[in-house]
Amino acid sequence: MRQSHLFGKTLREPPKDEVAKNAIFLERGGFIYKTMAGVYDYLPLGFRVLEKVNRIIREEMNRIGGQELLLSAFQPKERWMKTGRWSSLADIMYQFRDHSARELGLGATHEEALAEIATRSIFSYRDLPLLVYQIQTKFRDEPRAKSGLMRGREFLMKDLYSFHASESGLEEFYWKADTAYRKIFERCGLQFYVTEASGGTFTKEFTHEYQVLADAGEDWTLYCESCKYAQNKEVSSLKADDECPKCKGKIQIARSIEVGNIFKLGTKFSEAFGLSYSDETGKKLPVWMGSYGIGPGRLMATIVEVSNDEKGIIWPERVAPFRVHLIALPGKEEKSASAVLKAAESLYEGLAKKGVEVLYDDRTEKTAGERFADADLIGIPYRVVISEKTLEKKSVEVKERANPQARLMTTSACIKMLTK
RNA sequence: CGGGGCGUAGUGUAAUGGUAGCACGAGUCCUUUGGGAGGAUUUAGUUCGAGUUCAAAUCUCGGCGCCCCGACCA
Repeated sequence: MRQSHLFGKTLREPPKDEVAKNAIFLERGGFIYKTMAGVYDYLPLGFRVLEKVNRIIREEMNRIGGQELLLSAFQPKERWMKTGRWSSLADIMYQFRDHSARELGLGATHEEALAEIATRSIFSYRDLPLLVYQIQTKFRDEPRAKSGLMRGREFLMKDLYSFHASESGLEEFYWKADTAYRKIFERCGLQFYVTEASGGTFTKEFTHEYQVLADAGEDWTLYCESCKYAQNKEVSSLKADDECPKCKGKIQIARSIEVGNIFKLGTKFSEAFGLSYSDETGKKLPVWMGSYGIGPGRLMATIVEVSNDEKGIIWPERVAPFRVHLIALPGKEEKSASAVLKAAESLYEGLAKKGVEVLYDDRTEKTAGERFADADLIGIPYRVVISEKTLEKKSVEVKERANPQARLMTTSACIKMLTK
């Protein structure tokens, strides 16, 4: 990608109405655009990161047997009347009438939808378990959208729904989902705690939340650094400096961001929709359900919250919008300037040919300082500079965003290193 | 939803009740090029409505919007 053609420009100043780092850096860097409070558009840079995150999620969901689908955001009222959530979620669900006065809503979650659809597909124990997921836009009329992408009124959610013949089948899968979730967050470069949390109205059991310690978070996590035991403050009787109930270590408390949760739903939804199956003896039994959520946008924002410096974002390699930021600095002398540009073009082509994602800063009318500042802000892992200076030494300069030390190396060594 | 703060150009900021200005950005041209460069030129703004006043960005009331704290968060 040539930066001169990139849709979305960087801003020199932080937007005055944003405090959260994720909002400041993502807006300044041209990753996102704010349409309304809690409603953000993903520009090409941001969309690339989002798709990297989504790819990781998809791979791990597919690995545990998930089938991807895509459900509608539009929801008929009748469906929600079956569980009583048309009224119990009325505060948070967008509900309205269309031109013919029919009552509709926008999906805030999709248990009802899938429970209904599954009645056409699940009849026998042979049809179970069933694992389906989507990455889809949710709408929630949040009383207070906040902190950039952290809490939005329109946001993406990966929601997986599982269907099982028995409670033990649900239990078994629940922990498989847990393993998949851990892998997802690890691959996104995050350190996290798995907390025991409230089951809300569904279950008296604990559910589990994946919490990343960060000041921008809305939750408080009580955690033990040595054995990683953790609880959400909402449900915990622990307090700071207590002894860890598992390993006798010291309990600490910190703000945290909930990047995912897993939830046993039991049979509430299947009963509401008549979702049952026949077991081996022909007996009809209700299906056991679970739901498992991750907010990819919030995940992206969380990465920014925990991986940045005063100059900008430091993307972990696996979610970075590009792997390499190539900057050509043509000098004043025409002959060497064209040599620099030629070398940069050829390195750009060379890397592209090997499948390396390169953002090529070909904006030669900008000053070096401005382009370096943009590179720091955007946060691509490897910065490669080609200039008269480096060409004299028959080399290019490579610098990692996370490491201030720049290195000179030959073009072929550079290509070799970046294609690894 | 309660409390607080704030709304001036794309961004950031000025303007005792009296001509809306500056910087950056963006566009064109020229000169520049290793940490946000310089010149010429162009572009673009008072959140909306009502009121007070000879006169409102400025004062009053209301709406809308944005941010923060809290409540809320299947």
